[in-house]
Amino acid sequence: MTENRITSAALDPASPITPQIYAHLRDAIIRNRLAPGDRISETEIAKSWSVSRQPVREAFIRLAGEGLLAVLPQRGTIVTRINYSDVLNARFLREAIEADIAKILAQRPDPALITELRAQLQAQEAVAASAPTDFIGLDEQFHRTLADAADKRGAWRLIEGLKSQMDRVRFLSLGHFPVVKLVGQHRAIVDAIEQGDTSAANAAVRTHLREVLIDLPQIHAAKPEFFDVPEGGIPEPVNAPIQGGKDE
Amino acid sequence: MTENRITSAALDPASPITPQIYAHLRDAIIRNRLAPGDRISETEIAKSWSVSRQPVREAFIRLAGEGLLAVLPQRGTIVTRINYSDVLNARFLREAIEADIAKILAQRPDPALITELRAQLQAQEAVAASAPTDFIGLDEQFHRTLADAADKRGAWRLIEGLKSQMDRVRFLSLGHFPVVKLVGQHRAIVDAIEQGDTSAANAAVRTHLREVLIDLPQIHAAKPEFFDVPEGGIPEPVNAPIQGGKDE
DNA sequence: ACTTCCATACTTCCATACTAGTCAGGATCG
DNA sequence: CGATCCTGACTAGTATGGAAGTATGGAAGT
Repeated sequence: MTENRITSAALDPASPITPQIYAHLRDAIIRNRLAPGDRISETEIAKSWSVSRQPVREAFIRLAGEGLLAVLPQRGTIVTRINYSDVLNARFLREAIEADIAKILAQRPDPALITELRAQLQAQEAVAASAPTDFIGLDEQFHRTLADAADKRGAWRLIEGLKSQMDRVRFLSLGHFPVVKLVGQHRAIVDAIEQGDTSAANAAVRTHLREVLIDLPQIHAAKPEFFDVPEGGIPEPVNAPIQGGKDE
Repeated sequence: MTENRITSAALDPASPITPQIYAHLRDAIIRNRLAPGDRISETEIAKSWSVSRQPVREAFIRLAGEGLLAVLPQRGTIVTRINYSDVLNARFLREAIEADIAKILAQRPDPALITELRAQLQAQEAVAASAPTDFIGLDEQFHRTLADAADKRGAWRLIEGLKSQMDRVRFLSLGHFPVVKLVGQHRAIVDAIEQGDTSAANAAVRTHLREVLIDLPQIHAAKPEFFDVPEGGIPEPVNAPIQGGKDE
């Protein structure tokens, strides 16, 4: 039964197989078509795409590295449950990294960048009411633009991996997703950068990234079987203070 | 000839082979026993350890993910040169993450942690004059202790990957390595945490991590063949300001 | 009814064979 | 002599065949 949820499109036999398997599986997991806790096997996936087990295995290894699969030797491979701590940790790391990126950008505001960002804000507003699913794509584009502008492409590669954990939650929370609010926060970031206010840019990013997972507790309450709460209840999100001392 | 530089110890056939190969190769690359630019092949490595290509291949994939190897399909696999930008990027990311960690720790100074850190400082001073190579291990322990204390074990996993790029440089620069100075900076971090001064802790970490690669230009000048300078000269390190605005 | 043992059907892991692409060097042709 | 093509020795990518370990269900014994 599992095959139907994964093999939506056929593979291109001309290009390398492993990356294709990887991409399809990753998408299926993040969008929760493969539910947390599901068992999958090399053989099963290989048959469903009519390839050998080898490229499937290598895709599994990559996904296990991202924390999306757990490969248990001689026992099986399962889609990991969403780890509450990992999600909060990913959020913490993104905040630390992107806050510094915003500070760099605010140091030397680039008019061309501001223009580009404001265009993106318009697009975000356009989909806000109609298609919240599309917002996730635009949101990714926004944050990526910031990283690229700061010449921190390497940082984005890291953030991408962190996002996978967070996005699983976001795809669960669609529907009741405060898109309008988030767009407003994006605007605050752009404003602060434009004005060259490093500390305002810093604070705006931190506020924004703390809001993104605001409904995590509700989602957890609604679908507890998707989550893997470590030991002893829901962890308290601990963060560095937004308002630091006199200097940063 | 390459085998001699890698197969120093035998493998344990009882435990999984892939992780062993991975660990050995990673160590060989970071310590520059495998020099940047060296070509290696799955077959060659497999023969040198008397295993099949398969586990070697999987180790290669992991190392390529960390940016230590470049696998060129149907052409070969080479040890990547040290990418100047990647090193600076890794440093930037560590600064952002560890600065936030220090802030968290300074919010609630833990006496037991302070005691532990001060003991580590003593050990660091002990090796400072005698064995600078050992310092790298103690340094790793120090930074890891900070991450763990802030309940950010996930963050450390990320930092470990970043460190691999930076450590390649550090193993080149041994000898003229300002260990005493770095220990002093460690002490400043501990002091700031103990006093609960979040902004001082923040600043101390940032200062420290900017110092670590202070001699990168000289190392690059000494061994240019180990480096891969992107396009157009040495990139200027761009960083967020240590002294931010009135708030952080 | 309950426990213990064992056959069986899985699973991932490793070994091996084969495919296809790349590159260098030499023969051949102009 | 010089350009071109071909051939063979590489490379990594993929397919497939066991090997070793694990879970499961039923039979046998208490």
